[in-house]
Amino acid sequence: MKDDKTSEGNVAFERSCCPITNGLDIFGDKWTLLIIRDLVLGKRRYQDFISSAEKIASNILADRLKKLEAAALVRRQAYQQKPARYEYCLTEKGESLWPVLAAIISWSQEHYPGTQLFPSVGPRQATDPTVKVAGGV
Amino acid sequence: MKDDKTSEGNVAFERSCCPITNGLDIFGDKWTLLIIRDLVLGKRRYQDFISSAEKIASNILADRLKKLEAAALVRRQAYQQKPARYEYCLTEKGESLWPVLAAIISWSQEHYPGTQLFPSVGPRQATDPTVKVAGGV
DNA sequence: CTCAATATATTGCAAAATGCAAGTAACTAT
DNA sequence: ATAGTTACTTGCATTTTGCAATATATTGAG
Repeated sequence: MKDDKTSEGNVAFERSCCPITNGLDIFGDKWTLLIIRDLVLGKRRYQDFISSAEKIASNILADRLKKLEAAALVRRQAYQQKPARYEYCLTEKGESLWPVLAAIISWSQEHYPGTQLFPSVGPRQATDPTVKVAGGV
Repeated sequence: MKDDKTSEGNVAFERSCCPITNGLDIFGDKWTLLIIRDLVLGKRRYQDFISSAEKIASNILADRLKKLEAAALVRRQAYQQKPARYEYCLTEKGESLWPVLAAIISWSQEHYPGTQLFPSVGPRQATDPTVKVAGGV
């Protein structure tokens, strides 16, 4: 049971069944892909995301994490009890968004020299995104 | 004069100088990339965009076309006078977004079988996007 | 024990973006 | 004269976003 609309990702093709539209219905906003970026760069926890340069508001962060979990792009898991604390990490489905990020990075760096993607927090556990991310991809 | 922030594209790195953030500041919403998609598929005119499956509202379309022109991703040009009528087409900067679209298409088709990108209006003038776009890319 | 600090959120409210319907201007066709 | 087309603009209600404050559970300091 992992075929289409009504199962896990549950998008149900809100606006049309165009793959671009479908993608945008999931991550077509100003914040979602930045959270994915942070996850790719090794961030895992609420405070990590909060402290990124773009200063996401905590209610929007909470909302997006919920939606990302619902769409099966991230998994939420406790890393301790007493007090219960959670961290977020990418599923394979989420990790497979990397080419989208890479294409955006590439486009942006070509047309806006001055932009630069920095690796941020040191990975708590190594992520391995087939592409170099530091100095200037 | 085609180097950075304050010249043509004028983004000025609104939220941060991360290339992803910068890209999202330009096309990070639910509609902009759909207009780019339509342009790639050969659509040129107001009614073409209006008649796409996703049913964009005309005020949003007008707004996005203005912003896309300001960001130098599309060019607006009259194709007749008396009555003045305009069409829109991608600049090179706009066309170079194709890899981003392609990555999204790819991701979406992998995770949501059932999505499909159709070529729409027959190209008034051939666009040539190095990648096949019909049946199932 | 009390008090401050930390992590992960939730709540309230103003501001901005979106969606929908209708209106406008300048023609063309019948 | 009337209706239709194209490219928009306007008004207004709904939704989303942004920002600040508050909430909850727990640890650690004194």
